[in-house]
Amino acid sequence: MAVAKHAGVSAMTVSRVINQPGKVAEATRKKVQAAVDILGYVPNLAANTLRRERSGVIVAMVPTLENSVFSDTVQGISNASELEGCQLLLGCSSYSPEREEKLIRALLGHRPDGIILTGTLHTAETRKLLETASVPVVEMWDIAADHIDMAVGFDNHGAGYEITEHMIACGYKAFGYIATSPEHEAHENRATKRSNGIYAAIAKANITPPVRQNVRDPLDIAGSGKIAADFVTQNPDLDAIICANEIIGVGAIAELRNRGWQVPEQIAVCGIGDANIAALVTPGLTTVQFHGQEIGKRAAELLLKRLNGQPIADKKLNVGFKIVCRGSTTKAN
Amino acid sequence: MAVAKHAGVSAMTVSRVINQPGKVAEATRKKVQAAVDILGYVPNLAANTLRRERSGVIVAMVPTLENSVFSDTVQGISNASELEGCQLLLGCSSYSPEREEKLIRALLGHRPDGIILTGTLHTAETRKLLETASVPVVEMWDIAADHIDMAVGFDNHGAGYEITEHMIACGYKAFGYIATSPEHEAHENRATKRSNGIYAAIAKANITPPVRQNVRDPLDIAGSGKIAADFVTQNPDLDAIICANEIIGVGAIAELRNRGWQVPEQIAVCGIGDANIAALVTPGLTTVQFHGQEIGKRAAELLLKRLNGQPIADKKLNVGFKIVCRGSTTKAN
DNA sequence: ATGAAAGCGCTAACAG
DNA sequence: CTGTTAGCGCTTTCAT
Repeated sequence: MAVAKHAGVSAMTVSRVINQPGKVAEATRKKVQAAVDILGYVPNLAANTLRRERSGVIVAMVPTLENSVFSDTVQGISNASELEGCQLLLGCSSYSPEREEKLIRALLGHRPDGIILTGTLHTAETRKLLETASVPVVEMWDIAADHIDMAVGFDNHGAGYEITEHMIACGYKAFGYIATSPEHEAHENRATKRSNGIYAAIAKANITPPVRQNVRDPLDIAGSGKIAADFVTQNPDLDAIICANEIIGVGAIAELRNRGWQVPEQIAVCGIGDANIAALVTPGLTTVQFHGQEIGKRAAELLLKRLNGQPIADKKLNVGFKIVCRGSTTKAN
Repeated sequence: MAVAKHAGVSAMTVSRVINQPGKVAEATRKKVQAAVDILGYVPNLAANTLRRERSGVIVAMVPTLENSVFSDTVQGISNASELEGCQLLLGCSSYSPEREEKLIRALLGHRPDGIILTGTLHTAETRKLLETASVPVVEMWDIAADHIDMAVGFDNHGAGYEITEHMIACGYKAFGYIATSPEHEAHENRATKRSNGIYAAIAKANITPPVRQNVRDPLDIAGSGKIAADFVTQNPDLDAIICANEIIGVGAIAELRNRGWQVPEQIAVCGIGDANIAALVTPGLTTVQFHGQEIGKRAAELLLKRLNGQPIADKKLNVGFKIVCRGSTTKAN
């Protein structure tokens, strides 16, 4: 090793200067440090990982970064893990469990100390891989009866249920539901759960089940808005539409107003999810607010606690959600 | 190695089955593959990296993921690098060159095959580290005279210059400039370049230099909006404000309208940058559109080309920008 | 307080 | 087509 030679010591001493400087004589330490600085030596963590069976790397798997809730989540993970000196290896699954499996297989090769996944929908092979690797796992963005290991999220069924309850309390009775496609729901059971929550609240209230319309791309604001506006035009008896996410909700508000509809007087709109755009359209979108960055932070903290051998009081963390009432619906009385 | 034993072959044969299956007899290959599947074997890439001096990892360094231009950029990098089977190690510098240096030092330990940085402002130590590591580098989001290695971006001075030129062509003469703070500009020379472009265009037109007002947090929509609206109120002679970014611009439009101002009749607003919110406020924000995802994609492609030993026609890629005219300004004639 | 030996898992280079 | 040897850079263990 160049540094050792330069400083006239053994490789072991260099290693000590870097990892346990206290155990090295002051003079030696200085000599080695000087060599490190001059040569711009950066310890090879691949060798380290190999030897210590600890990589200092955490894997984060999200569906996409195009939706700000997930980029916020990653930011939260990044912030928290950096505090503990862990690096972040990122995977984007594009909402596909198969792609997720492929990515996890590749990422596991780097021997991450922990893995943070989005959601609870994974292939059987993914579960097997994770178990074989016996790596700590946190599932984010949903709370279910059964988790691979740990979890940080909230009740997605409840989110759909409560926003619908809120709409009903506002006095709306004739609902349209602008959903993502069944194909999307098949790959994203959080969406299914929210849908079910919506239907459940409506059933509970003994109201006519909502007329459903699917959008194509659940992240396309303009396209979803057009579909929603067409739908409203074709269903003149509705007094409110519930949108499966905030992108659709915002698109719907914008396009409806473009076409001369009054929101909420003629048609109320609510969404699920609260990217900053939801507060900025006119009128603002009534919606369910999630806490993306906090979910990420908590997930990373939970994982890091485990890695540091700290006791974990609860492996399942419910961070909740919040109904945010804005101008796109009348206030509940 | 467990797999080798299980299949009754040597470790080398297992390695060949995984990396060059063509060079192994059909029967052997099947036997080994079966053992791999049963045992859920995942090759240790740390050992691989150590031996081959190639990690299959790319580092991406962005200031933050809270701004969608950078999460889009990371998405672009992720998409492109996944095609080549490279994994993404992510760093968030929080706009601090010192933090960037610290992160790069840590990340270099993983022996990335390439590094993608945001901007051209790096500490001397960072440059030294990168040079010593002799790792390919792409700098994104700006084109300068001199780059560490490769670059994908656009002319930031030009962006400020052209949007201002556009405003002048619209007939505006009395400008306010809502800028990020000098401290921010000190850490983000792209902001400085855009500012300079704005001033240059105004000087060229022989118009009174703009009155400048700084915001505190350049990513805080509501706070920036209030500051901008107060500023407009206190400077009644202005006919237009130029905002240093689209967050400020959107906040300004929302808050000005809240306070009863007519945009653009009483005060026009333009911004720089085009997150989806810019198109969604009423009126839409006239702004300079950048191509975050494309910048990321191109940066990764450039890097991967280099890694694959392909010839690189131009190490400096200018992806340009686009003036997008919306309702917050009158149309230029 | 420091060093020497060994081995983590993998593959390049060379047998056979 | 398959196996053997050696070594990538580091740290654990044991000696000094």
